Amino acid sequence: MPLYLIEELAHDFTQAFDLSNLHRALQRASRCMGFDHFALNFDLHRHGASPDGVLLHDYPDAWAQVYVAFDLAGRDPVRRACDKSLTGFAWRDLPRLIPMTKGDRQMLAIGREVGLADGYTIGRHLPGESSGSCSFVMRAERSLPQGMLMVAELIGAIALAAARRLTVGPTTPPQVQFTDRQRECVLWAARGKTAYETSIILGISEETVIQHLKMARERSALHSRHELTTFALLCGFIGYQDIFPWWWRAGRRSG
Amino acid sequence: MPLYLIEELAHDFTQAFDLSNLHRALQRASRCMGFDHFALNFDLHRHGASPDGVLLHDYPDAWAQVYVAFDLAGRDPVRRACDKSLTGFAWRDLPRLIPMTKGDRQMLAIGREVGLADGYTIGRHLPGESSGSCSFVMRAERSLPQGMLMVAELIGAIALAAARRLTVGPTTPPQVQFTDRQRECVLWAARGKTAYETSIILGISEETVIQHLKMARERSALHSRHELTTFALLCGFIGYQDIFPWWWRAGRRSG
DNA sequence: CGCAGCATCCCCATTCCTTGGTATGGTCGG
DNA sequence: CCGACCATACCAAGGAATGGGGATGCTGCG
Repeated sequence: MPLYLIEELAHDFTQAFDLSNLHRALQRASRCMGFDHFALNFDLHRHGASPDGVLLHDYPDAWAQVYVAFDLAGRDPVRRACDKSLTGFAWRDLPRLIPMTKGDRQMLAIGREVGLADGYTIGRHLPGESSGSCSFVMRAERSLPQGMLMVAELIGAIALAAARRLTVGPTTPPQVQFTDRQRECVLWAARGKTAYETSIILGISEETVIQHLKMARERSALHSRHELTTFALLCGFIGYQDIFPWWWRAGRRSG
Repeated sequence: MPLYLIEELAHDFTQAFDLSNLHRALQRASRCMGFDHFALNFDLHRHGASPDGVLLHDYPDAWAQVYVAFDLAGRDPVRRACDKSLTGFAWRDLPRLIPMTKGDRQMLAIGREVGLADGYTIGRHLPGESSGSCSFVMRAERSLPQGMLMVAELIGAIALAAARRLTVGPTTPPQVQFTDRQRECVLWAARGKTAYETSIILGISEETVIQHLKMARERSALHSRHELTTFALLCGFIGYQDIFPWWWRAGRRSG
């Protein structure tokens, strides 16, 4: 596929002015690239925002029904792997990205039964704003079009950008910001320290630590410390390396 | 530029085994695509500790000195725009992505003076782990090679993936394994549910939920739920895309 | 069969977190 | 100078998590 054809496909996406346009563009693009199905989901990281995010796909009905009925989204290994790869990935490479449980393998097997054999998924994340993924899928007995994966990479990103444009609109959503002290307290909380321990570490009163965490929760409209630490990670206020340094020192690099 | 040539360039990156390889590959790729300069930075999300991120570039010396001396990285509008775009962007489009301050415009002007006219930047984020950007830049009096931007998009992403590989090492799944039930309880905990709420959702006793979380903590040698949910995210047992849609949908405790 | 692992259930004491308040002093910009 | 924001500190009540016990039944494997 020459580049100009990609640009032509891309044009469909940049011109899409609603979700049904986007759906059609995805369908056309996936066929052009030699895929059988597509799926795109896109979520904003803020409450009170436009209803429920975006979910577009042309998967077999059987699969869609099972997926929704059993809340399979929560255990979908493909979506989990999006957090672990900067580039797109083939589903057969999932075990290299994340630990697969018995349930995960079972889920992929059911997918194959209804006609979703292998797929290529492109994930994107904007800290503090949104995340999404776009998959192009082959039906049973067909393998991925190797020569098209880079094209899929481009088209997937363009489709996600279109989904974002249609969801977010022209105005960028307001970002939650923490003060330095709040971030510090959240960091120590994520490290598993109690408010009392944190107060010793920072040299302030326990009540003050509680207060900072309280303010941080209010700002992000969250009600528990678990959500707060997770939210801070998602926004990039703190990082895994701050919390589990041993993971990089002993667990991976040297090993 | 045909696709096979892209794959050849990509090969340079996947074979790079240290940063000087990566530097050479970037230099070659940027020339092939018709750009004059490149810059790549890759940062792990962490605070306080010595920054051990990657910064590779072949910018003019004058610019590099100013950039480092005044710590311009912290206020670089190009980097800020990386948080606001799912695809690459031309520097001339910055005002469409972010509000530009006087200082921002000044900074770009200084860049032009030392020979950095316009550029195309590709940004990537992995939640909790890292952020990076890769820019391909034209010197003064030359405009961006429009036909090459999609190629740059691909090459930039591949370069960032290589930088990540060289920085964080192989991303091998951990030795710890959760059972499916444990993972489910951790997921709902990460979604902000209490043990009691989770017990209702899963249709089991509250004590059982507590037990599953207790076992999960023991397996990962952690002592708090904060660490547990964070650890599960780090390992890929649960994903951000599984958590946040829930927060913003119906069913949150606050209503 | 026996044993390990898993999922399920129960109790209790202690500690910690959340939520609702109030209050002082410092800093920075309009 | 005033208002907005930040960091600091305190109190009280109710709810939730942690860590220590113990228990049953099922499955898969050698």
